[in-house]
Amino acid sequence: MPARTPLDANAILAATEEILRRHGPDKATVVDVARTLGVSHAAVYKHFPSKQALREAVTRRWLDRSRDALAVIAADSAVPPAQRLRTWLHAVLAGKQAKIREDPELFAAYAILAAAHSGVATDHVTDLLGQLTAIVADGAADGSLPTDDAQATARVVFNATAKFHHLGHAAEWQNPGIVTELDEVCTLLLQGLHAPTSP
Amino acid sequence: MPARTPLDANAILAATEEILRRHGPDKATVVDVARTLGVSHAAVYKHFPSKQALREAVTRRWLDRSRDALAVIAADSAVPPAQRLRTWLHAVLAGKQAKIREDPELFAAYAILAAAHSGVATDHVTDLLGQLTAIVADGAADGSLPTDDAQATARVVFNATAKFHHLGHAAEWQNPGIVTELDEVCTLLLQGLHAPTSP
DNA sequence: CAGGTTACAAATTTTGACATCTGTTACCAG
DNA sequence: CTGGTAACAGATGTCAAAATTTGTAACCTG
Repeated sequence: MPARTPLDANAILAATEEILRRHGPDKATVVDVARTLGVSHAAVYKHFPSKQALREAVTRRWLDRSRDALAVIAADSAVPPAQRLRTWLHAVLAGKQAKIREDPELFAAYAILAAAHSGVATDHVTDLLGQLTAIVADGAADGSLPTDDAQATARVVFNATAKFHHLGHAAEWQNPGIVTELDEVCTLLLQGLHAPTSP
Repeated sequence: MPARTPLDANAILAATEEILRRHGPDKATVVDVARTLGVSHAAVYKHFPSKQALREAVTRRWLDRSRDALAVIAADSAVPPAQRLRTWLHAVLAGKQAKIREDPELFAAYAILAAAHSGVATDHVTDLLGQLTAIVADGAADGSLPTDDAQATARVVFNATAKFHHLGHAAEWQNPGIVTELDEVCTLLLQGLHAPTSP
């Protein structure tokens, strides 16, 4: 008895996300996912080699959505690099705040998954650092953010704003002053980046 | 049958620390602590109103030791404020790295306790912010770190260095490049702090 | 009466039998 | 031969009973 719908990987990922939202990461089973799709759990194993791989895939998809939304801001050459850097950092924070607000259960689930599969998380950091590097490189090109190593500079900025994007700080993002704090850090960093480098 | 040693609060805290080290925070019971001290567990309750209070006290003692070590650096007026700020931030990181290296079990236990009793943790942050504010104020006084609100500036610096002192980043402190990364962030922040403020 | 004891109720944790889940295999349909 | 099924063994999770721990009380003792 073949499934009515062809059951592609994407349908499995969507179903997994739904189960994750409803049951949380600890109690989300692949049997649940299969039941939602109306197939046996072995069918899911035809598409993903293990539960671990399925969870990684769903986490990656989640992170990739964030990455793509941010890429638009990073690439917006209409905005001067310094301001774009600030806007981008605010967008990183705002995106995560929005996800927490809209669906705290799912966010908590993904936070646990991202921490568990650190490879996926470090890949995502690499993606974000790439975007930040592009912004800094634009600033280096037009002279507004002088640096001879855009990648190193981007890494420093990323490290200095960890409080506003690292999941370990998620609880603090509820704090009403958090956006102001990010803005203050941005201002200080941009002041440092504008400053003429001593030879 | 009175205990051989008078059993003061400090002895209980030391015993609790030992139990914490051996059993971990989840399995450390006040019965264990009492057994270590050769008394009944009710005796412990003569000195601490609850297990919660005992755990808070032991956590506070641990954090206060760090605070006192750092206070020496913060108050060392022989070192110029800008350099002192850098040294102090390095000391915060180095102190935590040392504790992880020397006794990972105990560090993990304290990390969990500090997260649980958030009041103790926020008090500690307040202490550290006070030290940082003192350094910045010294810099404001001698003109090396121009600012009209030392406390606000200290808070910005603290936020920008969260990666190097917030317990949520403890795993990253094993990374060999971490000290260099802190140094780079310090350099950028100090560059921003030196820069003339626009009117 | 400060600081210890034993004894005890309520809350929590551990235990162990039982159920479910994971991952694999052998098999079937188009 | 891709994509499904059912049946299975071993790992993992669940749940109620039993044991332990928390916190209190009533009671000693120098």
